[in-house]
Amino acid sequence: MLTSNTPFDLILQNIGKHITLDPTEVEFFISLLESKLIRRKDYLLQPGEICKTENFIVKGCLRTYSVDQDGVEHIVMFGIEDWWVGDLYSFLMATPAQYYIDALEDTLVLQINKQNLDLLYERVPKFERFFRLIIQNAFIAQQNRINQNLSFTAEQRYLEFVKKYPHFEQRIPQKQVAAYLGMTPVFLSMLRRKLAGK
Amino acid sequence: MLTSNTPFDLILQNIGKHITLDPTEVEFFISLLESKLIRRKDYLLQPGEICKTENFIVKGCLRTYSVDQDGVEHIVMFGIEDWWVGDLYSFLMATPAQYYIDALEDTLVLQINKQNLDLLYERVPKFERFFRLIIQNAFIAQQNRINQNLSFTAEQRYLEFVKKYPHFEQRIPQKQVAAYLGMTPVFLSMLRRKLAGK
DNA sequence: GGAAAAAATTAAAGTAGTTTAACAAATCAC
DNA sequence: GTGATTTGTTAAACTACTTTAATTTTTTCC
Repeated sequence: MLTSNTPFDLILQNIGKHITLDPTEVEFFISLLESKLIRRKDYLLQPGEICKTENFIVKGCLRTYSVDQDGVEHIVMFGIEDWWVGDLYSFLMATPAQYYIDALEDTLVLQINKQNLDLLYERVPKFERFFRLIIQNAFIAQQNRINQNLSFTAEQRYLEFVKKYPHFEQRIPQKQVAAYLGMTPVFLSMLRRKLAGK
Repeated sequence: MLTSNTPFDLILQNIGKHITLDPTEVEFFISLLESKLIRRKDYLLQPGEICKTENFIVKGCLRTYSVDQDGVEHIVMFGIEDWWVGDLYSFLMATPAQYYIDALEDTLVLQINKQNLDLLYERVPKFERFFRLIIQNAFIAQQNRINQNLSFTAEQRYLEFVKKYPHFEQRIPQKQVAAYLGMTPVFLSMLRRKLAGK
């Protein structure tokens, strides 16, 4: 089983980090998923739509972002392989989304809709624990980010980003990194030159 | 029951919003709590300590903050009545805390330690759901804050804060509001004068 | 493979927010 | 209640970051 290679290996491994499922539960869980391919530059979600699914990324890279009154994009999160992505508020409340989610690379996700997730909670309550743990981790990461946004200069934020996500730099265009870090692409370019010259 | 007035009413009501407990479960839950009074300006937690408890505020006001390399304080969250507060990472990982938590007013909290919380999850699995819901809401609020920190000017952030927490302004010194919003107290004072003159 | 589009770089001028410092007002603690 | 401490205000000088715009480099895609 460890060496098999189905589209579900990654998600089962992700779940296995937190809870243990028996084969029936695995099968039931998998039966609730749908897979979807999002091509580069296509949207998984746009503001005003209702976010119908939570999405586990099997392969690829997504970004969740908003666009301000001046048309500038601000990235709330990136998602890569092994991450869960969605507009949680829209999903839970069945309310119009406030974020765009689009693909920076061709991306394969496994989706679970609200009805199926509720069914899953009911039939396999262990998943309450699983999603509690997932969201606890996300909460902690976000709190760190808030703290750094308050405490750090643009340069410090950039250096921390590179340290924390060393592989992101090869993968994500610099202007997207700037939109995540809360600075302009021009300023990030200047920072990088300055840092390179050290 | 609705009109009784024990120290536990508020927390039971808080829980009742999300899950339903039978009397045995209520009693068991309450048996796991300890109450603690934190006097104004005293610490509930300091960096380097391990955060031993999650804390429900019955009365009063706490702030969670960090101090940067220049000695400037940055507030990650405020907590008032009916909120849960702690350094979640330190609590979960039994790792030295990175935040201070202190009291802006004399504050009464109900505390549950990790061992008791684990016991609670085991004996009353519904609490997995409860804390999942609590943290989901906290996650959504934080994501909003990140988005606003990226998208908004200092003025917009202040106006949103006042709109979202109208009662906080009477209760929390202006310099603390500034430390939460990511601006200097001097600048917030200037903003307020400008806005008042409109 | 090559034209077109998107991303990155550079420089210069501009601005939102900071810093410092001095004073005024409010709050605290005895 | 009052002196001491903390908080808030104002103004002026300063700076981290933005804006604009022109140029170069890289990537896309038919």
